[in-house]
Amino acid sequence: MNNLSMTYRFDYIEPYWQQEWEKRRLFEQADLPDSKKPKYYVLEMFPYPSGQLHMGHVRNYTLGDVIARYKRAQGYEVLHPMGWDAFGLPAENAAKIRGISPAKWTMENIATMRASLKRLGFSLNWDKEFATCQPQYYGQQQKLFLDFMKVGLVERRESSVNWDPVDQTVLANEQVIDGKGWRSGAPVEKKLLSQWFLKITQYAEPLLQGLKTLEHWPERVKIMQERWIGRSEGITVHFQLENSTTNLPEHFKTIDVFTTRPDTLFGMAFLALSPDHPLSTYLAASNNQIAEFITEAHRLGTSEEVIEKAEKKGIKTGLRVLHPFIKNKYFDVWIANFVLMEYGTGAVFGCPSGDQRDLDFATKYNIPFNTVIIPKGENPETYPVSNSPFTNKGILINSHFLNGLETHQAKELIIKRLEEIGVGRKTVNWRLRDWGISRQRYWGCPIPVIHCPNCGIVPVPENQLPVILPEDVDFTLSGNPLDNHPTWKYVTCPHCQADSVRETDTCDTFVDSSWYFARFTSPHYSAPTNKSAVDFWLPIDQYIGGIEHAILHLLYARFFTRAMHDAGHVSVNEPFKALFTQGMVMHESYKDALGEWVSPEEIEKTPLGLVKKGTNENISVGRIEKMSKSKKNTISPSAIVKRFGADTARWFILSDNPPERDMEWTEEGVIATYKFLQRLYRIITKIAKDTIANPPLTATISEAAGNLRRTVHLTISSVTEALDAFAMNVAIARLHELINALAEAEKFKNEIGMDYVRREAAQNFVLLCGPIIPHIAEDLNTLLSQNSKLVAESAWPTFEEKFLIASKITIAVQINGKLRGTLQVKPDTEQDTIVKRAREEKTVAKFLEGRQVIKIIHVPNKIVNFVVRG
RNA sequence: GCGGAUGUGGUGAAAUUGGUAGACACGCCAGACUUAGAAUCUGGUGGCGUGAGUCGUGGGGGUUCAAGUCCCUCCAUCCGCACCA
Repeated sequence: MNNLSMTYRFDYIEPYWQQEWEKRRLFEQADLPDSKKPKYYVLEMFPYPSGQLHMGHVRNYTLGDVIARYKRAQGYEVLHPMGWDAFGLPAENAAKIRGISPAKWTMENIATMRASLKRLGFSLNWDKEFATCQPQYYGQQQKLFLDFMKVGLVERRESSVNWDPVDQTVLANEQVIDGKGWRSGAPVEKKLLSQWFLKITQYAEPLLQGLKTLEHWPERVKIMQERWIGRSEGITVHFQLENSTTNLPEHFKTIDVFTTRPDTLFGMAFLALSPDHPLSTYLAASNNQIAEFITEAHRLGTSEEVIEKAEKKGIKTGLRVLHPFIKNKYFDVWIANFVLMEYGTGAVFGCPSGDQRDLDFATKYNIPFNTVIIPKGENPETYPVSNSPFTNKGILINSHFLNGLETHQAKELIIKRLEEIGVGRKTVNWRLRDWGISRQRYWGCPIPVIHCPNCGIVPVPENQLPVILPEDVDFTLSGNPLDNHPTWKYVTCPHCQADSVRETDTCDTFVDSSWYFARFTSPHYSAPTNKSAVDFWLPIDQYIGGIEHAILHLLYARFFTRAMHDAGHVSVNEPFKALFTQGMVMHESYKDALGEWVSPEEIEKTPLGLVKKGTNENISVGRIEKMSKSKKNTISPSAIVKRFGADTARWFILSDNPPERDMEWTEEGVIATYKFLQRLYRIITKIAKDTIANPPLTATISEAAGNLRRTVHLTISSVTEALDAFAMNVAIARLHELINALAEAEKFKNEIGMDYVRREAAQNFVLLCGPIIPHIAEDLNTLLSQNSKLVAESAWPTFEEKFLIASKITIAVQINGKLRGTLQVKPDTEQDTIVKRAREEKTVAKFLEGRQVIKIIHVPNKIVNFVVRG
């Protein structure tokens, strides 16, 4: 493959067309365009400027570009912007390791990646570009933050965080590996810190309900969000402590327990508190054993594997609670390691008959219990007393006034009774937590707040926005550089002029990406949004990105949109009308004899198998995995573009798989695509040379010409349909068919009408290819077109029904549903004629011989089926 | 454990309302051109069978004239969430 032929010189032609598009400003528009065209906003998730584009980006942006170009051709005013999710830890790490300022590092990366994107020929509106690390952007974000503060969506409260004592910073859960900080390796501590929260829980219900309106979202993303929001209906029961425990503070004398299964209340065997429950903490203060138990429980960690294996453990507190309905019936209050403080009320009542954990716990500590629920239809007398609990809905037994009722009836009744006697109230519980956005880091959006010893928390006055990140910071010290900055953090209070301190926390970078799509509609405006522009463009008609953002980014963005709506910044409630989640780009992975990963570039194919270049060491082929630096199985997009061109990369990345599925990047595939595009170029070039631009169309054309014209119109129809369905792979298959038909048609080039039809076919083909391989399309278009319009300015081809009709069609002949032959007939041939002709077929006649035809089923233009007996 | 997908040739995959399974492509085989290779072009390519045929969309069952498609059931793989009360 050293000798790849090259009739089409992409290496200078692609940049030529890219400049041409730019010159004509084809992809730009005003914030509020004055055209009368309907709008279409297509957006791909903007990249983090790591420095290099990867194949995932190429797939993502190619998909978006196909849609953008296709919609533009269909007459839409298309907004297709690009920007940079530019804040984040890697820039700070670069600063620490290499002494480059985060800003410089980031802007250099952006420059590299912007050039790569441009080289791929994406039809982006670069006029609207911004990076989230620019004060013009994050200043407006600070404005939003203050607006959210005004409407009560911001709260400062203590929260327990993962604290790296060496790096002096908060770690996200993902950055804690085996209980240790991912960078420092130091054991992570739990620490209570004052943190800023956005009250996303206020929007739990609308965010849940809103999912139902998102018809064009993948079902699984909606289900993931639904489960994440986690609405559950139940009741909070107030358990009274035994009267004798008088030495407790008043508010501890009732323990609230949230349950979705109040029907099993008569099966209660114990009450268990979370180790983090306020009462547990209170008791620990005066009881060493309890304190020790709690410490032990914390040490266990919260990772999944640990939880999986962890034994249910508990300790008695010595307290007892009274059953709400059974007089003088008391239950021990335990502190148990399996009760989560984060969910419900941090306390549960244990019902071993209906819950596996409760049963495990009761068995371990010999706690007696009743069976209260059994499957419907079972005999209460003979149903085996639980060695495994029955956790489904069933029939209540041993439950006083609930006996014999089904779960849903029992629930209803007991909730009513509990409410009547005032020891419970119906509650909706959510799994969704408020969003802690404080990060003790430099490279993020400063939270625009000042701490004044007199006035408390004071928002930075709007006329002092943006609060700009200082550039003279020291990354050699540990902790947050903003906190260590000598002057930036000290200010005077805007109210009372007292010496005050700036908030040194910055925003979680997910905040930056929660509203960028709105900012794109007016990126230079003096407020977060320009209402007329944002209302014109939103919602986004098509959003495209990876499934990894199914929950966090997409949920935060939905929340922000609603919050911005309520603060008067946008009019929509849901930002993304349609969402498409693309699959990953995978590649084979390779290992050497020592088991070390080896990159594809270091490998050579030999007759004896794969070996390492230079050393001839044997290489074993591993699994096909997601491209990643750690597995060294990445392929650099720029290397591919350099060698094969942008159009090759674009076509290949779309051609093999449905876009929502994972795809494997293979060298063979790229080379095959490259060869195909060369062939395509040769075939169309030849047609351009051979045919005359505008011959008179004769009244009747030959059959071959008619067939070709039919293929063209079928292709227009099917490619359009495929693109609408996001089936780029199918669209490409249809384009293959058309080019094959064009190659075939050369044999009939002298037949009547062929000259004209071939040229027309080639012109249509070029337009249909435009969204996928825009450079080749432009180039070929200049050979075929009679006007100076570029493909990027041309309308999408339309097909005519009359040309879709075939002169002959094939009918399948079945006997008892089995194919026994085919017939060539004119369309809409009568059943009688078809049956007669079918009976004349040799094989059909053979199978019908001596058998009685009971029934004939005829589906016009498709099949005829003889139902026979014998 | 809960939830969601997916399962079709050697490979990636197509397949309106159920209506000729495997479109299109990769790979492979054969041939042409070539000193040779590369590139290109032509033809072939689901399994079994010399053949007529026959089997075939994860397994089993069902509905139907007809099932990849609808129903029941089982299996496998992948993904997400997970001590959620």
